[in-house]
Amino acid sequence: MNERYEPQSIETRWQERWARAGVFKAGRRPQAEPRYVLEMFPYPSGAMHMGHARVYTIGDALARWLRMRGHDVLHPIGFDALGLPAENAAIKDGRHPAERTAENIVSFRAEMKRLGYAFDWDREIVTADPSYYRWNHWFFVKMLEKGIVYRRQGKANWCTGCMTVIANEQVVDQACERCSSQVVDKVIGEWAFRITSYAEQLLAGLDGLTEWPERITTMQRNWIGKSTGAEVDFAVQGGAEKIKVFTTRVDTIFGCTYVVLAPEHPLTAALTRPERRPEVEAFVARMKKTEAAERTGEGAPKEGVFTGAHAVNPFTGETVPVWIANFVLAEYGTGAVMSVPAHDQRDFEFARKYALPVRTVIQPVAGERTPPGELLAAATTEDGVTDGSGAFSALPSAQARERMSAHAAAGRFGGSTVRWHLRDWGFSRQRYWGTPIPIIYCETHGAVPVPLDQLPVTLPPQAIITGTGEPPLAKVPEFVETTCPTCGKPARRETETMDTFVDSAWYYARYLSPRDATQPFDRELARRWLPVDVYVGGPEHAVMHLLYFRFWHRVMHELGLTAEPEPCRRLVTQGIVNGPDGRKMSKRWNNVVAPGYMVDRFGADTVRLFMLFAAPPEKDIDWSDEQVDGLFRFLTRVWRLFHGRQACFAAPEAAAAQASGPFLELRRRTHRTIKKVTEGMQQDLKFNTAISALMELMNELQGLEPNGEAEQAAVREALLALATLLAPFAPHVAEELWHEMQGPAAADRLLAEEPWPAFDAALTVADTVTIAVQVNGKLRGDVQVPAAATEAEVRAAAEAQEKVQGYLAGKAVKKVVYVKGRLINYVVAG
RNA sequence: GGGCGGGUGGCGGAACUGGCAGACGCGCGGGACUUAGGAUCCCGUGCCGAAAGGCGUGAGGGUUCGACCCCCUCCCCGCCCACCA
Repeated sequence: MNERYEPQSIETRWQERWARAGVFKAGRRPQAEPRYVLEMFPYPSGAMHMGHARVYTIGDALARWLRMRGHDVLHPIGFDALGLPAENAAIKDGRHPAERTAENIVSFRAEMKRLGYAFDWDREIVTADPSYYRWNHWFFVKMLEKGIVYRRQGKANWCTGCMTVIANEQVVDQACERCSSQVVDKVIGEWAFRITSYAEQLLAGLDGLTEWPERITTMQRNWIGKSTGAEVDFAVQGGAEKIKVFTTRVDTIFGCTYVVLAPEHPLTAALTRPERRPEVEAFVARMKKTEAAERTGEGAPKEGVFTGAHAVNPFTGETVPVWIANFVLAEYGTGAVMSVPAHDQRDFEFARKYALPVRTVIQPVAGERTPPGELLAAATTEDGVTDGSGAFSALPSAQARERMSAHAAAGRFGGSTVRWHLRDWGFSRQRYWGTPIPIIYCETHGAVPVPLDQLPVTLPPQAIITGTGEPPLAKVPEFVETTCPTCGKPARRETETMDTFVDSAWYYARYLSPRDATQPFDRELARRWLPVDVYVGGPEHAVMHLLYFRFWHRVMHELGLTAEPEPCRRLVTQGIVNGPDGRKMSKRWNNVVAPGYMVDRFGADTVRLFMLFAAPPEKDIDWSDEQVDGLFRFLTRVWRLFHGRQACFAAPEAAAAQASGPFLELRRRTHRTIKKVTEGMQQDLKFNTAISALMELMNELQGLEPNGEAEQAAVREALLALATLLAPFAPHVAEELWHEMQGPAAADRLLAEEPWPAFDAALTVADTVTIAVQVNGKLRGDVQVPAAATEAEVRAAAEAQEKVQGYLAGKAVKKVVYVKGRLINYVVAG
């Protein structure tokens, strides 16, 4: 055994051994309970960074642990290779994305192997491979048949940087989520998934996801954005048109003093009276020119113009003016609102600005009455009791809403309705590096899906990538020109490609049978492995990938491919790895630390331990060279410890039972450590405290010099536990030390698949306990008593202490609280 | 504005179900070994205090024999959403 810990000299060796033995292949234990551990697959547009090292280390520790617990573990990896970022990066350095991506994948694979990740590499998938994306085609065709895919014409989000349409989920503050360029509206045709038909299911399904972080389910809930309210038609005075408004507060309708349309509302032009036309047109034109963020941002001042038209409130028969204003969004609700300035803050501000009447119609359930509109300083937006609302007066808001909705429905001028924030997922991309959309346009037959037996539609290698906005595939005649599958006449292929999020929506299922040429994945295997047991990834995917992923799984479930409607049981969202300065690692701050460089310096085990020890998985961490030094030092100490105790390796196991004194304490520590690490992993992935328990065990071992068989056996037991418990976290050094201990007898075994140790419950409880002694809740001493001591014995021992006596002397003891094994508290007078 | 997290030593973080706050690591101080130490080992390390002791989990209040933990009021930080009618 080498005296010095040199990770470089052992890590590669064990990686090769594991690979040769195939220990990480899934399906090797058909009798065992299966576990599917998945980390979000990487997007190889650049090199592997610390964030990747963190996710995969977390997943890997878990997968390795589950394997040792006896499970049949599926822990696959692949590459999310298609998509805009890869294409943009390739354009930037003038290379073909296929070439660049392939290079990046080679480097990722090497780095991952160097970190010792227990992946089943036989199952690796690359989404850019036609054998993968042909199943995107397959799903597209199936979904087209079912009406889940459709072509629509309309305003779409156009990213001015990526020169393509992007999905709603990819727009952040009017900018592109990827490249931060401005996003503008563009009228264009696009393909979309009818995810909105699944809104109700996707929302309801969240209730069952009890092992997802609440913040993620909340974000999804908000994004789906169910809002229950009412629609009410306001007839335009002197015209045939009706203005349909959406409100969640129909109980306030008697307080409606005007109606507002969005500038883009289709009725705007028709309603405007001739004398108001110039002003209205100027306003609308100005709004169209103003950037959306500026126009509708919360800070933007409310602005509007009167159309000259009036509409009739069907509840009151009253006539109210119709305005156009910047704060009403065309795409939400009906693009028109009934304004109730007394009970909506936006309406209130607008009414004050343009001197419109304010009428109070809701009174608080208890307390002071709300003053009349003229005297209000702000809107009162809480529910209350209706007032001045005709036949609907004196009703609690909720009840008023019900009755008023029913009234509107009965009179056929409205009724209750549900609105969603979620929109359909537009997935057309006017770019090259994506899955071609398998559609052929025929003059006679229109848009014809490519028949299943003619799939895949392969991405032509020679596309000219310009990023100019016109689909690059349109410039490849050999690709575009084809014949209609229905009539055989000349026809043209669709030149748009699919959003990358299509690839990642179902990849986890492809891992089940990655080379299957007849179906997207094997249903029988799906029954065994799905849903995913634990999914690890970044919280930034809360409303993009994770929503599409759930949507797609439901579609697969409907297609009869999966048994369960949800794709994954437990979600773990890991925090960011910041630079040593606490700022996000970035070239800009010059604080990037490359995982490969750290593996070179300290070995994979140290890097892995850092990732797990720094903080619980969900917290952000700062890279710290000092902490890394500390963890390397820990492994060095472990190494030396084993080296110095080689004499114990052969001690007979049974002799440990004879150990006494500090060596019995050591045995207790050993079993408590097994218990702590096991339970920590089971409950909450408490890697950080698990590792700290191993450090404690090591510290205790370091102070002991065993003599004789019994003591040596106790040490042997502790060393064996230490090596075994370390295996999920620092697998290489654990494997090496374990083999050193086991000797040639275990030469053909591997710790990676040895059983996880069990603890002896009898040894996890101490025979002596320290009881804290309190007087009036303040700590005044402690006593050592046998664990089995009775309350009377503990009292006697406590009261025998001089110091305690000092606090009790001359005082009347009113009460004694005794908590077994923990403390005794004397409550005294004065 | 809404939602969700969070606030504990110099730092990262521990703390069972309301029961000895600060495990473990880093850093720091002291010592040993050494030609040397940025290697290694040992000891110490919440704050104030010479000590006795007192004070301490963002602030203030409450419940309790006992509160980082439960309740109320407030402050601050992070993330997500946001003129959503």
